[in-house]
Amino acid sequence: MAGKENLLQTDVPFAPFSGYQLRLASNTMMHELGEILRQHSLTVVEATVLLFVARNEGCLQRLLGGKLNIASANLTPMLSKLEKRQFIRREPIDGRSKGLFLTEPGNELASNVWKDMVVFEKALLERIPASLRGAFMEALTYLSK
Amino acid sequence: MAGKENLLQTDVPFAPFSGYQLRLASNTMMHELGEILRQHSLTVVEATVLLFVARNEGCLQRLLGGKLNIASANLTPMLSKLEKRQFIRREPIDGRSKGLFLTEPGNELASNVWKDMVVFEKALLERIPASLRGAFMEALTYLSK
DNA sequence: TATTGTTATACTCTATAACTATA
DNA sequence: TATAGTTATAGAGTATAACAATA
Repeated sequence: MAGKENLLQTDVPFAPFSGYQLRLASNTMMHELGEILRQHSLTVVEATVLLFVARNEGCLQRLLGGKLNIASANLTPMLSKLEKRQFIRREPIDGRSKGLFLTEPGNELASNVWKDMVVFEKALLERIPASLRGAFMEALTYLSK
Repeated sequence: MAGKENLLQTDVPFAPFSGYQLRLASNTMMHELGEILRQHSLTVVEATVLLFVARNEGCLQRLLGGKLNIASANLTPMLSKLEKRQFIRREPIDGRSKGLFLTEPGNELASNVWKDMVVFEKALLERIPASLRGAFMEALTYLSK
């Protein structure tokens, strides 16, 4: 409890709630990651799509959408944009399915994005005292659906 | 590490990252809280505004916006909506400042919202093994700006 | 001149419904 | 008939710039 007790006496009544702190932490993190990825002219979601395709060459859009929780209606224009920028290719598998592949520039970009994310993750964790990190990461896994 | 190790071998390469898990947890939580508050026809942000005003009767809009990180340009239409629904009043303090107050129905609503949030927070924490809760909550405080 | 609040606008992310063409 | 992908649209949340009125 190192000097954070003042959260309990605040004009923000829900400040002590873990739900509120969780949202603040996530928003801060997403904003910072967004700034980093903006250097590649990518949104966070676009970056995750690139990394997923890099790990799952040839996968169908619906697998991508399912694993990353992106509705297909939102995936279509995003993939079109990435295809127009020559980072991915959509190859017909059969008449209605399409496999996703990275182009060479897409692979290069995904590699750089991955490096940035690894650095970011390391820095994020290092803000937390080492003695709390393990419990923090394990606790998080109980909160996702 | 109770049975979550499989996160490390996944087709989602960033699944082990705390940043990703943080976002998943926050999104899940916000969605669930949103469902609860929808029963009061309130968004999460509107609910936090009501609770802030309840705790800070007479406060200026700029204090509210500053503490809850809501840009004044976005606060104005939201407060107009809450005023139209008769939950708050805006009283002129001087020619350019306005104090925020809850109406009687607004007070009633804020009270019910608060009860719901307390219940929700309790249930949220209880998803996490008791031995991890303290470290989790403390760790979160290091991640907000 | 700086501050409080407003208006207008736009962009990201997400959500839903209707549609096509295929299996 | 169910599935993969598309199109159109709408809402919530957030961001910026220009503005009026006042301190």
